Amino acid sequence: MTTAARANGSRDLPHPALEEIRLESVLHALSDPMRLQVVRELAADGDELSCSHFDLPVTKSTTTHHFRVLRESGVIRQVYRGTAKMNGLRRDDLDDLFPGLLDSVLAAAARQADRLGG
Amino acid sequence: MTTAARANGSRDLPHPALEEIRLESVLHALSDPMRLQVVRELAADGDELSCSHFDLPVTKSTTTHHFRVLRESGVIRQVYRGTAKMNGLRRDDLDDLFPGLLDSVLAAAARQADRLGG
DNA sequence: CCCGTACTACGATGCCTATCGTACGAGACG
DNA sequence: CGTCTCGTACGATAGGCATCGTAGTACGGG
Repeated sequence: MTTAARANGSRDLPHPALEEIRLESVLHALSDPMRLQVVRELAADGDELSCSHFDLPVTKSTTTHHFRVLRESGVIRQVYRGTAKMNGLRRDDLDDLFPGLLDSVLAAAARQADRLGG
Repeated sequence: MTTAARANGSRDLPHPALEEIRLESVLHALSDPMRLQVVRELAADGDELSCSHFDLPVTKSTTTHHFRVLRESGVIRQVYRGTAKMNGLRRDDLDDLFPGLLDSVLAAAARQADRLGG
């Protein structure tokens, strides 16, 4: 066990390795409005954000579920920091696997938000 | 009723208008392996292909279902031509709504197929 | 050590969906 | 007309999933 792992009480979270990330899973993860919103905010911020930072119109249970889907599909990276769980986009890995995909989706989401939201 | 509509026995199929196409629905449609495969073949061919051209490892009922999901999400255009039902990518509409998105997904799919398929 | 905050785990529920089989409709062709 | 092919419609089924509520765990601070 690494020092880092011991430092957060061994509460490491399972992430798919780079080679395990599947395009279909990524697209499915991004096809949910809640999750797409989360990803957009993460991309806009550029840094790590805690789960509680997001004010989604669902319960915390459901929020936990969505973050898990995003993590298990390889879209985000999650790590505990104290009681908080920090979330960051796996932009480097995604860009490596699927160049331009994330940016296209983000641009498409922004466009649609502009078009629909006013 | 137009002449064209009468010519094919009024078997016109409902398609979403450009403004009705939703990014989430498009991503969801593309997140299924069967449907992604269909879209890849359509993009590779560049022209219209009949449903029966595709040799999917599912029954015809299921194939019909997948084509309907693709059509109703706005990814493909379907039109009857005799007994055959021709399918074509709505590349113009998608590129207009979400520039670069389709190409990114297709490139990502090709990359993954290369990586996994050998 | 106790408490509050942050997040999880688990079970329930209702909806969506991928799949199939069978029966049917529409056009082409002899 | 009869028949063949192509694709649809409908019902069934099984699994997935978004959602909730409640109860519980982990960590930090007084």
